Amino acid sequence: MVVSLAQIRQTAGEVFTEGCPTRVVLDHIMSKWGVLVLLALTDGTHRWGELRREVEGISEKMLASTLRTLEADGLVDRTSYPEVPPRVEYALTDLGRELMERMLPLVQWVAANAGRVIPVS
Amino acid sequence: MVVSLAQIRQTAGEVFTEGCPTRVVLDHIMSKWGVLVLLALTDGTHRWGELRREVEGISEKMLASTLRTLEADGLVDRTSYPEVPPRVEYALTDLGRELMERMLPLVQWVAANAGRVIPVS
DNA sequence: CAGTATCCGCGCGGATACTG
DNA sequence: CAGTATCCGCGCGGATACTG
Repeated sequence: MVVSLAQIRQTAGEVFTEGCPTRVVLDHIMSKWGVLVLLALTDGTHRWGELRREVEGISEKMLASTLRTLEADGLVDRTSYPEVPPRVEYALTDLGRELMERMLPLVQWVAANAGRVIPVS
Repeated sequence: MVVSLAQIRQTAGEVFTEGCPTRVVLDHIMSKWGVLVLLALTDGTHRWGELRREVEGISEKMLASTLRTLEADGLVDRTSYPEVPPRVEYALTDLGRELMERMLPLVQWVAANAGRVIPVS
């Protein structure tokens, strides 16, 4: 038996209304840097400098702002240790891990099919 | 047995390298309007005007440009009928449907948890 | 109806310098 | 080390008018 996409979509709720919370959160996590930062944190805790290096091309400003947004959304945890020099670690929250369980299959599929989607010129 | 997110992430490939095809496609489908247009097409074929109305807040320019990008990516099919007045229909391709099978669980989860993620102020 | 053409503002996001 | 502050360009994306 085949379940149609339309049936599944029913349960997605009203994403098309402007300003609805779902749209706001989608904008955060589906943003260019949002995805990459979340992805980087998927294999565990990372320090600021590690994220800066791992997420290639991100600027300090964007890393800071992305992390603050994801933290406010409750998806990322920030832990700062009172040491000199300072050490700050970022990790997914439980909510963040739930999210990534759904996001990873999507990213995997894209990674596997990117060559098919955009023909190699 | 619990499979760690890190293990799953392995198979996602190198998403962190700048300019890699995966990043490009992710940027298309994870963009604000990309997601919403793909979502609108998930319950079947739609005409231009229907999409304009269903995806609330999208401008003509952005709808046109989003549709052209997704069409070039091979995710959306454009069929124009030689009638007066003209009729043009948009639908997901097989590739697009494969993608949405992975995207819908993510969107559903966000829709279900948006209230939790951003506390109602 | 299904777009294109043109104009234009603003804010995203980069670069650089600086700090607790 | 982990950021913040400041400046600034450009292109995303909206608004409006027009067309096959």
